[in-house]
Amino acid sequence: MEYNFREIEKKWQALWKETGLYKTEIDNAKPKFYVLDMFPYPSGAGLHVGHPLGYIASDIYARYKRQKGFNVLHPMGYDAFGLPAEQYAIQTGQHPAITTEKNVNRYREQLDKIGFSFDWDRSFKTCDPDYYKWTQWTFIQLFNSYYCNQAKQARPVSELMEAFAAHGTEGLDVAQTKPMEFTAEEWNNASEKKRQEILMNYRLAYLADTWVNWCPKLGTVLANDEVVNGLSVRGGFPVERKLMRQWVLRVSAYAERLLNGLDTVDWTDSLKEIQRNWIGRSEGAAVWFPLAKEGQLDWKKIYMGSHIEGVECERAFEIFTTRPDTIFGVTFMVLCPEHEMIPSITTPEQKEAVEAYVSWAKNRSERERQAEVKKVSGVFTGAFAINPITEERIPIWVSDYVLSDYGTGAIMAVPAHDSRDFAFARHFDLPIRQVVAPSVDEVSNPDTWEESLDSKTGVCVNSGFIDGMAVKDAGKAVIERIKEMGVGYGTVNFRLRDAIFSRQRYWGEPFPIYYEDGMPYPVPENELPVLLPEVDQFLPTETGEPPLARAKDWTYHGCQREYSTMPGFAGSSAYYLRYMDPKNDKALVSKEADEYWQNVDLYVGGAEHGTGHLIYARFWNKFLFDIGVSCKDEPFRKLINQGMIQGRSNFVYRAVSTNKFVSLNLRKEYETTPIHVDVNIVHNDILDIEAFKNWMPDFKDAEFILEDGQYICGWEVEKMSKSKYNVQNPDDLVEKYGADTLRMYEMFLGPVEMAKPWDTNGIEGVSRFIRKFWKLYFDGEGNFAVSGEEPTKAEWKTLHKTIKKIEEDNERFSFNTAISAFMICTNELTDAKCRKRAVLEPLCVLMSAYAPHITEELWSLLGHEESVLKAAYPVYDEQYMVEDEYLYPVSFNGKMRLKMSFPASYTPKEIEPLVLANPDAQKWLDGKTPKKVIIVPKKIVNIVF
RNA sequence: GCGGAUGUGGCGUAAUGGUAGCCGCGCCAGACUUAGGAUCUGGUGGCGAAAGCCGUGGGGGUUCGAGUCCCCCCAUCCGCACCA
Repeated sequence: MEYNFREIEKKWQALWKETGLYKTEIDNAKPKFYVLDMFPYPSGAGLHVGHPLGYIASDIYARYKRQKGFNVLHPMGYDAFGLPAEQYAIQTGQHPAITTEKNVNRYREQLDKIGFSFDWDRSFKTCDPDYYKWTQWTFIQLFNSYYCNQAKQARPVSELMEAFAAHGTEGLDVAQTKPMEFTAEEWNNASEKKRQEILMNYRLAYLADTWVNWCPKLGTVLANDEVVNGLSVRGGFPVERKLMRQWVLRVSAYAERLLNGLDTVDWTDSLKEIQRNWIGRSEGAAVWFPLAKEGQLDWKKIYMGSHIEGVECERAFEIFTTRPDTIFGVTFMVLCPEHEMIPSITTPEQKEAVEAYVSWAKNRSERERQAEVKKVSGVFTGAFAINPITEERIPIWVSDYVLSDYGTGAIMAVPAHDSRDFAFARHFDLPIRQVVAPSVDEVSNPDTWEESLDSKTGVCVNSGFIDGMAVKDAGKAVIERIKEMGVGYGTVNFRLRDAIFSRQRYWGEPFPIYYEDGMPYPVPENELPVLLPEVDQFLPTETGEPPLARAKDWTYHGCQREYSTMPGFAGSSAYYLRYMDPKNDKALVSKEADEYWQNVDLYVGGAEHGTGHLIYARFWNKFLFDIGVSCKDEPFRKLINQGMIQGRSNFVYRAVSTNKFVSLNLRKEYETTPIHVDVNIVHNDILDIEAFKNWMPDFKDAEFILEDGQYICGWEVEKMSKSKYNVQNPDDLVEKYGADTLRMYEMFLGPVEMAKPWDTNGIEGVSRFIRKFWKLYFDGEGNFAVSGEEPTKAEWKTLHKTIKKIEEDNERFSFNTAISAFMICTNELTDAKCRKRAVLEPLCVLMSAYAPHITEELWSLLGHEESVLKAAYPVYDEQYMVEDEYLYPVSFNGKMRLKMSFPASYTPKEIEPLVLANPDAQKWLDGKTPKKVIIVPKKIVNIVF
């Protein structure tokens, strides 16, 4: 029987579907294992060979774990809300739901051809109302929660209201937008509207006027991770800063837990590091610099008094610094252009200049600002602040090198020890004072410096009470002092920002929110989901409202609803929980399902989600953990980042202004221009000339200058894209070689984690191997002929070392080396003409995780009725791995000289005299006594003399 | 600038501190063929006729022994980037 992969694959795929082989249920008799892939966004282009790479790896692991006795949850779904479908809808008028449905079906078709073991009964799209109901539900829970810094967890807002009623903000330690102070009386007397405004300061999902990334071209606000170099990730359009009222998630409240949680998960160090950098924890101090008033000599007393009584607090600037040890080197202060105190402190003389600068800075696009980072700009306000430690008057400047959304938007400038302050001081001719030096005698005149001294080592100089102290101690001493004085405290700052959660777009989850008296209220939970309404056009209204404002009669009991929709990450943040219990209409996930499946044991996906999805999902899950929905604090226990598959483009070289094409190695002799050529008409870099002539009308009459009768193409690694003609479609490869070959070839390409160019050149080798493997089970006439004969010792050995190797490789996700082991095994068994059941049956089980179709066919030919998936992973036997004899390379002072064999049972003690007695060894020793003899069992003998 | 990773034949890659280059592609030779982009067999790091010598980006070090561990440098890729 010939290996007919087309028939075999079609037959088994149909049978798997029919019998529901991959259906998974809770089974308390078995340990669980949850294998998850990052679900795809179904784009119109379909899958290319890069997509299935991770899916194949996780599928192999999922199948392997099943055979190891685990109850494996291995689901798949679609991240279906998003910009591309909506952009397409704007252009064509076709409803995004229709486009999405079409793309999803195409994805499913492509995925089915590769033979994955997904439990499709658990599948969903994030745009399904049954699913987004729970996205909306979670949003309401966020809205109704605040973050308690003491308990380090989310708590119901109702508790906060009780606390306010009892004692106002007294003793409050919670995550908040701005510090607020009020008494119980003030709270109790406040109107409903006023109370709602106050609560907005604490909710985990809150509405706030925020400086946002506004993309005019897309007509929406974007999160920081959706903007790269001032351009939108989707579409590459410019982004501006804009002050807008937006929904925001208080992700920053979880910064510490998001950081600490990284120590408990099994992710790669590089990805953990990416997240640590993104969260960006900095230790330092907050210090209040009071505004100096004309004629106010006893400023300190006034300021101190003011602060303690909570009156006129705004007359001091709070700054954040990581270098409190340099406080004696402060020579000016800088505010960000957005700072709210600028108008009130600017002197009349400076008013015009400041206003001009502020308006210029605010209107600059993000891209411009980033492009001109090196350029110094700024303006003096005319006002002065007082350094609380030195009591010096320092000028207050405004500059856009101070960011509004980090720290407090105000800094103390220490030009001698910060490169940015240094550049600013030089540009505006402000004083520079050295307060740190490598040692006490290495103080110099900063006027002669070319750059600032940013090092955090050395001693303090010119620094009052910390003079002579080591920098690392001085910081602590300053913090102590400011605490005593009541002008500051030691604190920690995070780079992680709250996430803007509104999108002024159509194709996303509607907010379950309506407005009454200008304040937002959640829709009752029993009225969820709030369905996405129909609109006549997917565009903003004439008045600039988001598309949902076009929906007819879309109100909540006459109240206006929220018109923006949620961002892409909303739907992808808890999808892993929903797979555990996808049909539940009472809860996001039942207690039973959550407690059985816990969290994801293995998550496979690209590292490009490191600062987006993987942060949001962790945040979202920690919140669900706090409110008792999820039983695990971290959603993804182990994470594997599959490397990106790059394209490998082929080129032909056209001699300039001719229709002649010159083969790769002859092109030096001509002046040529390289032209991309479709990789599908090139085999092993040799051009199919006929196919090329037919490829495009232009090349119909092309002439070729060949080498050795062939046209050899050049190649380059580039991004995989249609315009470069280097896209490989998995369907074509399945059609040509079969799914099993594609699966194994993708794994054989190299380590899963490594980025690599797609190159079809090697697929023939894997295809040959699969056919050779098939032939193991058939005789010369092509009849299935597996015998019951007892294998020889060598055959047993081949089998058991393969079982062991595959198990080790599976466990460490080294699928490329595992395939090498399969090839070696197959070659050995072919050479031995071994066609014995005792060997071939277990081998079939090992291979089934990699090549499920061919093994399923062989397994049934072997007489089994159940799927090979249900077979147990074979146990290897150490006794077959012990050699009779070992070859010992003998080295003298590390140089190899001779090789000797010894029975495997010999101990190093027994080997030593035999080696030394060897005549050749004697020759090398030349009468000398060796200093030592090192014998590594089974490996080496090293004689040192 | 900060952080992370990687560097081995013509190519993809492999080597618990122990004979560097397994497995595959490509290439060379041969067999069977009317034919081969089929199949099978053998060879294939470099220099050398050979013995042998040299070889894992470069330079040091630890070790009896280093692709592997440590230090410095170079190159490439990725992430962050005015984060005080």
